[in-house]
This record gives sequence, C-alpha cells and structure tokens, in this order.
Amino acid sequence: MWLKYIVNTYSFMTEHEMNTEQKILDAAKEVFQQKGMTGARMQEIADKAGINKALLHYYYRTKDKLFEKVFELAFSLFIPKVKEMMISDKPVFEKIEFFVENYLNLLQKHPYIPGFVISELNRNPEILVKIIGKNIQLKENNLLEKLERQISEEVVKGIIKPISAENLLTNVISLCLFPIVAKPILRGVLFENDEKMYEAFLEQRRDFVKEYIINSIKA
Amino acid sequence: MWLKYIVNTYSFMTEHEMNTEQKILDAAKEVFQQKGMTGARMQEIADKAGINKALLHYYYRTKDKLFEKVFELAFSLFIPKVKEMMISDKPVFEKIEFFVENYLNLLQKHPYIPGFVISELNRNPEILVKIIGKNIQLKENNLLEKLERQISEEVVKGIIKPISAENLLTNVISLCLFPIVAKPILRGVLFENDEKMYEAFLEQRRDFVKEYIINSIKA
DNA sequence: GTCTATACACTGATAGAC
DNA sequence: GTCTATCAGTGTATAGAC
Repeated sequence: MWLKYIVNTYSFMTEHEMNTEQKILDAAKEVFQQKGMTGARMQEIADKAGINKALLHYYYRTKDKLFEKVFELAFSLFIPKVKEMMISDKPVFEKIEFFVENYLNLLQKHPYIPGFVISELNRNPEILVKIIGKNIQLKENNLLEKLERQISEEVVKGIIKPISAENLLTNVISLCLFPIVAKPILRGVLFENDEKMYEAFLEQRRDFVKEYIINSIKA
Repeated sequence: MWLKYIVNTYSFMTEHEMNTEQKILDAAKEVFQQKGMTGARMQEIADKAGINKALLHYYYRTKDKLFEKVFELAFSLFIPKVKEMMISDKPVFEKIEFFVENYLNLLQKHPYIPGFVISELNRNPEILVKIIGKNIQLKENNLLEKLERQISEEVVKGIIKPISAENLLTNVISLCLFPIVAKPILRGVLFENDEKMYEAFLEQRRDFVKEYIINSIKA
C-alpha cells in the first residue's frame, strides 16, 4: 500500500485517491506555511482537508514526511524562473527585466512561500540537502560561469559596469524578495502598519526595482 | 572581587556568580532563536541555563512571557542604528556609508537575530504591536520626512538622483539583511553550501554594497 | 480507503518541601 | 530561591472495525 511513494507518480491512482491526497497536500501546505513545521498540528491539517487524522498517516506516514513534501513543492516553485533566466541567451538588461517581472508576479501569487522556506531552512538547513538534486544547482550546469562570461563581454562592449555574477544575482533576489519576507517590519516602520499603503508601495516598486538595477550597472 | 561587578562581561564570573535571571535569558535567547517559539522547549532552556524547569516559571511565569522578553531584546538591538542614521545631519552618501558599515558589523555579531525576528513576525505579526512604543516608529519623529527633504535638497544641488526615502531605505536594508537571512539558500545555490566561500562572499560585499548603493544614486 | 478509539510520550505549568 | 514530584492537557502515531 506504500507503492505510490516508490513509484512517485499519480498514474496508478484512482481519481478518488488523488483527490484525497491532493486535499491533504493543499491543507498541509496552508497550515505548514502559516504555523511552521513545529507549530503545525496534524489535527488542524486533517480538519482543513475535511478528513480524519488517521488518514493523514495512511497517506504520509509521519508529520516529517508530509512536511518534506510540502517544503519541496514550495521550494521548487521558485527555482525554474531563476534557471530560465540564467539559461536564456538574452542580454543582461533583458535578463534582469525578465527575472524581476516574472519573480514579482510569482511572488504576488505566493507571497508566503519565501518566508516559509527561509524560516524552515534557518531552523533545519539539512532539509536542503534532501531535496537537492531534484532542484538543480547553478554550479552544476555552469550557469553561474555563463552569466559571468556574458557580463564580461558586455563590459568590454561598454554596455555595463563590472560586477560579479554572484553579487548581481544576490542584489536582484534581495531587492525582490526582502520587502515581501520582511513585510511586517517594513510595513510597521515605514507605513505605521497601514496594509494598503504597503501594497501600493510594493506595486510602485515593480517598475522601480527594474529600473534601479539596470541603471545601477549601466556603463 | 569587586572588579567583576564593573566589568560588563561574564568572563570574570563563575556560573554560580552569574545571576539566575540573566542565565535564563541567555539560555532562552539561544534556544528560541534556534528553534523558534513553537519549537523551543522549556526543559531545554532550563538545562542550558543549568537550573530546574520550575525555576523558569518562577522568574517568567509563562513560556509566552519569556519569549516576548527575548523577542523584544532581539528586535530592539537592530533599531538604534537605523534611528541614529536618520537623525544625523550627515549628507546622504555619508548616511549610507555609516549605516551599511555599522549594520553589517552588528549583523556579524548577531547573525541569527534578523532571521529569528522575521520568522516569528510572519507567524505572529501581533507581537510587534506589543513592543511598539518602546521602539519608536520613524513616522512619529518625522524621520522619514526629514530624509525625504534631505534627498530633495541634494537632488536640487545635483548630488544625487531622485529616489523616495522609502525606496532608498528598503534597498539599503534589503541588500544588507537578505544575504544573512537567506544564507542557507544563497550559500547552496551560489557556492554549493561551501561555508568558507560564503563567508568570503559576505566579507567582499561589505565594501561592495556601500559603493553599489552610492553609485546607484549618484547624479 | 476511511473511520473510531486509544496508546503513550511529552509539554507547560503548579504544589509544596526546604 | 531552588528543588522534586506531579497534574492536566495535547501531540503524534497506531490498531482494528467496516
């Protein structure tokens, strides 16, 4: 009865099984992301999924396994856009535009995921080791070297100023993610916890960040 | 020995001489910051403090109260530098230099605090309300308006390019804090989890961030 | 597959001796 | 102030009926 974990596909399951399994995953995602691994309760997940607590353990033997599944799905959601940008043959400016645009859209659809991933990763960095390999590292595909080379070329052509690929990537990701991850702090400090003001601020930053980064490396 | 009482360090004291309340606070700080509010165990805090579990409840009646104390101390540690920068009459470039320099130093001494604060704040944003008033908001002192005015003046003088105070502040804080908060991710993605490489990267960023921000707003 | 009932370890918190 | 002992509640996980 644990066949489905070994097979790692839904193709052998009936529609009924998949529905329950998906309902559990959706509920688990919600509860884990709000309460964290240690704060989440299997009872609450069961309630939210509209099923019995024992059924959770039937599908995902332990809380740990259920959590790992949720974490992996959350984490891998934010990887493809980074890879897609790195792989593309666009010039650097377009890469940045493409990434900021798409990342902020993704962030608007899933605002709680980065905070969730970062929180859990700080408590238990070993999770990353388990799910690595499924989410390719940049080094393995020489994507970082590729970007580095591209930057050098455009520097020679007089298009952009010198900057390491690591620093550029870190800047772009920091400027996109931090205002979402640290929302409660920034909203409090800058806008006296006014949610509407902060949403307007984030909306305004969509174009601002794009232009800011590009201008900052323009030769 | 009277010396130990005027020297602001524990290095001259034996464990028995250190007062119990401080020992508890130190232990609680360590455990809470590593495991989070829901993951922390009173037993572990008691063990780490070298005392009995019942004594925890004697000094801090509940786990919640102990946590709030730890959280407030952690949070307020990172506020003064922001205020100090905003209040000062330095020109914008020097403000940025001062802030980045001092914030990164503070961060090096307490690298796990921002992640802790952000994590707990995302789970329970109401904590901030409880400790506000003790940690002055920027709006209350018109510090944000002051910075905004200063920027306008320097724009007119042709020193810097136009940028809102909120965006500038957000950028500076993001570029300083995010690489620390998201360390496990960036270290994994950029440096294959090589800790030494990442530390070198952070060290290199100390000057880089300063110059990057200043260049980015230079007219 | 889904349920009820339950095992049983652990947690925060208190009572009471010293 | 500090300890031992213990309670009441809650948590994950399992057994077994259907």
